[in-house]
Amino acid sequence: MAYWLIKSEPNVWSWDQQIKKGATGEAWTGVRNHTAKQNLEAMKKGDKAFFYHSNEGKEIVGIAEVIREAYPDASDKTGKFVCVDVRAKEPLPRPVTLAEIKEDAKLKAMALVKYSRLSVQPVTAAEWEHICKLGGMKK
DNA sequence: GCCAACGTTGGC
DNA sequence: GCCAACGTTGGC
Repeated sequence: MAYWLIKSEPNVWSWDQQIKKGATGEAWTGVRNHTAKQNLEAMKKGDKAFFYHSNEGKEIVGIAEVIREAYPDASDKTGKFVCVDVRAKEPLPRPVTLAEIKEDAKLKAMALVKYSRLSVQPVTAAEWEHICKLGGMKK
């Protein structure tokens, strides 16, 4: 089981929209960056990912689950990039903001802080658990 | 194959 | 709206 963080601008694709998709999930398309692409390809069915709102909010709002592994992104005409399907798993009782992450000694080394432009990034197990705790998750 | 110019992302 | 970071493009 691996952990990830996926970013979306809420005015393009928000957590609320993701929730409405329910168990069917939604294709996570639009990645046009090779580092992010490699991360997408490394995702396995059942992996969990934090859902982060960039620009507006700048906070982790929920937990998504990978339900389909990497396949060609239909929205990419060049055929080079891939997407995965994700579904909303559960919202965080309390969103964890970027400001909090930056202030937290355990989290300030996160890719989210260091490589702010990367839209799909790995999260370590320690980071995952800590953010869950901050977000008010029971476990 | 190097590197400058340019475009995009995203925080502030 | 500005700017820093970084990826991509194109001339040589």
